[in-house]
Amino acid sequence: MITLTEENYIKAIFHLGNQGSVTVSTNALAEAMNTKASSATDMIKKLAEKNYANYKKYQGVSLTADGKRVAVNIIRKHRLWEVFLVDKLNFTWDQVHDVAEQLEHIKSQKLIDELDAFLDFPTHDPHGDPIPDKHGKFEHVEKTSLSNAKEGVNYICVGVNDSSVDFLKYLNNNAIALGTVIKVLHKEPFDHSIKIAIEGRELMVSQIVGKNLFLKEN
Amino acid sequence: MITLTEENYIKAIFHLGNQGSVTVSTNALAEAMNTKASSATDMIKKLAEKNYANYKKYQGVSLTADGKRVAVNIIRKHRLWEVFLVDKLNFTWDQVHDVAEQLEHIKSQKLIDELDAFLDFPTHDPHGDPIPDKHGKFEHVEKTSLSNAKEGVNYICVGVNDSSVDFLKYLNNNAIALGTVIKVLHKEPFDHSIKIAIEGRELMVSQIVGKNLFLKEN
DNA sequence: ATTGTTGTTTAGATAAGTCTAAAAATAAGT
DNA sequence: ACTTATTTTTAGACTTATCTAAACAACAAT
Ligand SMILES: [Mn+2]
Ligand SMILES: [Mn+2]
Ligand SMILES: [Mn+2]
Ligand SMILES: [Mn+2]
Repeated sequence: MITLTEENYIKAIFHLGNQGSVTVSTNALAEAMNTKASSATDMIKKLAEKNYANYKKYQGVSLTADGKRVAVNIIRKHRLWEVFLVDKLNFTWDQVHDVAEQLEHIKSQKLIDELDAFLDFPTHDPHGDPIPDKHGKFEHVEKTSLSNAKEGVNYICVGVNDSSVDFLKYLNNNAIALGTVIKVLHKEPFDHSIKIAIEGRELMVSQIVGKNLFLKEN
Repeated sequence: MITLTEENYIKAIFHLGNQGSVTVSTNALAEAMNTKASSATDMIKKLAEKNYANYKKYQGVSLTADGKRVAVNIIRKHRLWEVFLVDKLNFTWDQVHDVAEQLEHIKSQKLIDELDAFLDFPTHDPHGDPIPDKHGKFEHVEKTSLSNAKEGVNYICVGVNDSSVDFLKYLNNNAIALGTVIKVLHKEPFDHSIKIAIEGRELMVSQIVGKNLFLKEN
């Protein structure tokens, strides 16, 4: 039996540590969980005790095979619910995350299998992130950040690094969505801002936007 | 801010006390919540403190207007989710309750409003229980228990008192569902068992079944 | 190699929800 | 009315998840 809090810590370790395989520092975990380092240490011990995490004092934490299984399953549920909210309940992509954070902890195998089928086995969530199948497999999405994109080349928007409401609304306001075609016109060396062309229009975006928007070549 | 546990206690008081207006004993509440009387006392104090409950020592507990609002909203969510599971995700009426117990605590006004619309504003859940609208209003379902039904009269099955898996499966096995037409052939005074006719077939049912099956005259 | 800085762990406290055991209030029986 | 029996409340303890403050380990830097 696994608690909601344990699930959230496991998910955070997974995201911070490149699928949970790389060691994550106590401070990084505490920061991600909005708690203090001492709380993170306590939870890490508990996860290690339950064989969800590998842990040696002062050496950081990573996930065991069991821990990874748990993480992938929660991510699967989170992303399926996000698809449900957008496709069936008229949510926009900036409205789904907080609700999915709650729904991802509902325990019912039938529920998630049926939901998957009801949504016609989607492979990506509303933010372009891949959805693991029921065996935990999911494809790697080929992508570059806008910051690393080449001048003069045409790209398609395939994802975001930051799913915060503020960033997604910024994209909405500038008519950038998954599938939008983007060409890099000029990368300014001084402040790393980028001038791009989207569907004819020209737009100047900051370095932060550049780092959080994922593209693939068109 | 209200916790999941508080919500469940409030719901229990509502169900035990005829919409929360009648006083409920500490023992009855503890029994319904599968806890001990001492735990119930603690929670009752907390609910009174937060103005969800009326409480005087040794005098039992009832809900305030606020408490009733909370209860009705949870029941609304519970029943809408049950409809969703049956109508959209191929659940049977005996499979939905436990999952709905989890889903009823998801906090999002938009979610429940959109779900309501998505399901086409259903008025009853899969067990025949009425679904409160977004203002908390719901119709009283006119019903008699099979035990109180008159011999020789035709009835329609409109609900169940007990939503347990065992009882609902018993009904499934005997082809009794909402809408099934039932005629009372004979009520046995000795053990209060009842002989009924359903769609031609004859069936003998116990007193317990009689008390848990709700009918209305046809 | 000693010092200083940062990162991590431990010790001790707190709040929510639960329990057992004991005390107090109410209800029932004679 | 007095004595039981039942119900309810209180007292004290435990678990989970959190915190602050203090101790300890690791890493840099001179
Ligand atoms: Mn999300
Ligand atoms: Mn997402
Ligand atoms: Mn139910
Ligand atoms: Mn129901």
